[in-house]
Amino acid sequence: MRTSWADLAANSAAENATSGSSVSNAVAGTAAAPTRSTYVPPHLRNRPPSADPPAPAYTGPPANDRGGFSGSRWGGPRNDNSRSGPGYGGNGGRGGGWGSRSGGWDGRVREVNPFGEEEETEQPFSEQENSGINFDAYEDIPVETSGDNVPTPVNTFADIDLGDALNKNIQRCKYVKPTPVQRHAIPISLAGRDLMACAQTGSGKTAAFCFPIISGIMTGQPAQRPPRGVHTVYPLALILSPTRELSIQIHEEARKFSYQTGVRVVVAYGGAPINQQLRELERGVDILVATPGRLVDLLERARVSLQMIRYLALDEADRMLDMGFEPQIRKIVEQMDMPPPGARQTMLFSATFPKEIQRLASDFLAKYIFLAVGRVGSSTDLIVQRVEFVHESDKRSHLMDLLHAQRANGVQGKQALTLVFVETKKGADSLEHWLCMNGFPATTIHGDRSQQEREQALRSFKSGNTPILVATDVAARGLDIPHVAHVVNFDLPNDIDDYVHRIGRTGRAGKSGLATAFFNENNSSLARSLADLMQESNQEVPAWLSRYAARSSFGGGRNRRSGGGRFGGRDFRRDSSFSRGGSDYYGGGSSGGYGGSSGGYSGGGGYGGPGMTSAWD
DNA sequence: AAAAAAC
Repeated sequence: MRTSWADLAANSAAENATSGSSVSNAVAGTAAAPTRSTYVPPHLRNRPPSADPPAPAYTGPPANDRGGFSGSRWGGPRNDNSRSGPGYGGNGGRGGGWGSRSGGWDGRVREVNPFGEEEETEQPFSEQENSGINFDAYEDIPVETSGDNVPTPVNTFADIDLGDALNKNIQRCKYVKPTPVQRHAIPISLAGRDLMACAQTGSGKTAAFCFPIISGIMTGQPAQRPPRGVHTVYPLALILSPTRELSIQIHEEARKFSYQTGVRVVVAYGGAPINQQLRELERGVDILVATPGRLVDLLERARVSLQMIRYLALDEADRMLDMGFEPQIRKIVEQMDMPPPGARQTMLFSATFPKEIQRLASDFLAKYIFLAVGRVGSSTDLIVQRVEFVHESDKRSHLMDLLHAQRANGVQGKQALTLVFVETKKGADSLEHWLCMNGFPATTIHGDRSQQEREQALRSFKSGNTPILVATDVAARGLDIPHVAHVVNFDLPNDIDDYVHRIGRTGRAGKSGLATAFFNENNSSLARSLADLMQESNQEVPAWLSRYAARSSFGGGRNRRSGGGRFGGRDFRRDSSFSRGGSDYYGGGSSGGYGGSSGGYSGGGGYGGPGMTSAWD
């Protein structure tokens, strides 16, 4: 295989040179070759030597999604190859791509530049949050780690060897230095350790798990993907998220990070035609980003096998393991063909991590490290939280007042975006309608809308076309929408963690934001936890809310945050009630100090002191 | 009780 690599690379270079097109001059081999001469990018591995230049399998654009395929998509007898070859190219890569512009088959390996000048209604990438991360806001963020032999955090990307291709993408993303969660999580992942991480989205979480996965796939052993059903593909990494839009977003980011690395990222989610997704999968997949339902479908159809999975990442992990999702996740992780904990690397990320969920999650992990990074841009001074007492019947007019005031304030430049959360799908529709009737351009996103409508609504909101988005909790988590100036909790959620996620849609990347909540007697069960949370984040707590809180706390306050303080969670293994019996969770782990004499993470040597163990018991 | 997630 190695011998053909030079030819392939030369071929690729030649193709590249003669393509003369502005669409994309991406051929992965050229990027990776200088420093890693022995490295064969995944998409070129196991390529049948006789197969290039890859012949177009069909000559016209696809009929559309209804058709599926006629005949072989692959120029050659690929599956024959798989039996005798040094490795099955489950990850094809031989196919070409559909140029996004022309919609036509271009007949060669192409990678659309995700940073590129493709016609897009969105603003240039450089104007998005990534270039404008307010790093000052990241100073003095408390960090807590626990577990065995915690790897030393890094201070710069240069401190980590992620490889040239990845480093180039980091530059393209205009990332200057790693965020706190990245400083800690990336070395942990690169060391091969399992990880449970609490960190607000918008703090660079996606990159924190994508970088090590991409790097690991590039530098790891070439995959020997086993032969199986003709159509089965074998991703090496799986990233699960609880909503379709979040999966789409993760996919978009991961594509930027993996540009010209040869690592292929594919997304699969429900509500969209499956044929197109199958087509993408068959072109090869190293990293699969998916929502659970569609993935189960693909697994049951045997179109995807998880037996080659080396990396598993759950985004919004606490949501993924709550009552509605847990059975599906267990099915995917435990009852299909995924390698067990220890045989794969597992990373769980969320901004909130209730103890009960941590206990469930520990089934998926082996000797993991717990990492908590103080909240960035949420529940901090960066978001001004207001709570107003508004009777149910007054909510609409009160919202109107807010919107009018906002309009009067005259936000210069970019139209300020307002995200309004409601409890129900019907409520979302009716509020949207009412807003539109009253002269406020609004749209809505919720689970009763078609996927097309959902994505359209999000686009329209992001672009400022409809600067008001009425949403259910589908939009509460993870979505990175730049320029959301105001989050209105028209209906408060019942769970304080949901509140944390919702208001986290503003104040992204260290910028400031405003969150207004409409509170009334229906929300009394939330009073205590809301008051506590606001207090913790130095917000002004109205006296009437404190009175509500005092009243409702007699009931016990099931809703109270146990972690408290600066984190979305605390390692449940440190809670004595969980550690009785077997101490198999931790065998003399270390405790990274925050505010302790270890000097935080600056020295890097502050971890691993066995003396700290007793502090847990 | 609602929301989300496959067809």
